[in-house]
Amino acid sequence: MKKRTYSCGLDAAVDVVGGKWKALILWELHTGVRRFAELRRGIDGISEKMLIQQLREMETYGLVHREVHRQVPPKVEYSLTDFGRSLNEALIPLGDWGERHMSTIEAIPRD
Amino acid sequence: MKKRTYSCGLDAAVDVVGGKWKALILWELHTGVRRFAELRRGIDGISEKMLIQQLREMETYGLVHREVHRQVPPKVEYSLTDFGRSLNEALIPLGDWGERHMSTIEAIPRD
DNA sequence: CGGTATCCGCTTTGATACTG
DNA sequence: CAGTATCAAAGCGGATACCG
Repeated sequence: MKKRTYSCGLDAAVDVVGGKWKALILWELHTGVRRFAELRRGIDGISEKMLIQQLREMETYGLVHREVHRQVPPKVEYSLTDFGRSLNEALIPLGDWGERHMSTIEAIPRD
Repeated sequence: MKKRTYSCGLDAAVDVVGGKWKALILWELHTGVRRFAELRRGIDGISEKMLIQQLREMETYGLVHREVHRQVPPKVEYSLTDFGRSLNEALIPLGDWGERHMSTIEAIPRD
């Protein structure tokens, strides 16, 4: 989310879902409501800092809903909004593409 | 293209198409063959350095074909491979999503 | 025309420690 | 459990200058 104007829809979408983690978080939430710790365990390699940072951004974008249950121990649940679900659906073909070509992609030499 | 293993297809796809420019370049190439200068003019705000850098990466990924015509003045044409075209197709729903929600996205407060 | 090379700042990400 | 704070490292991307 860096720009204020976009040259096309794909430009806008990449800006929203861009970065290392957002698409993964979106995907992890597609099955339903998830607690903070569940998300952390579900997304390999993400730190607490990055997870909360990305979730907060996605909350301001209106993609994610954050529900705090005031109790001890604390319980915070994250879920997709309708907007988030619509984005997730738009990502399905891309996910399928990645699935189909994953072995090819992994075989590409890096540097 | 930073990882060597992926947790899911979406993870892999985002790694390939991630960054500020690749999706845009892909999209610009969807109409057919393009010369270097055409691409530069077609993608608003990109520098020569970033364009060539991204094109080279996409070439090593096998998404883009680079054809050099040895003549004066030089002429280099870029086009999508079948692999690149398949990725582009997978990006269409995302582009449509962005198109539909562009005004909403632009209205999201930054910072 | 179609690049390369170098430098540099800003943002993103990671590591570690701490808290209500 | 669900964060916050701080610092440091890495990487992305821009500006400028130059070349075959």
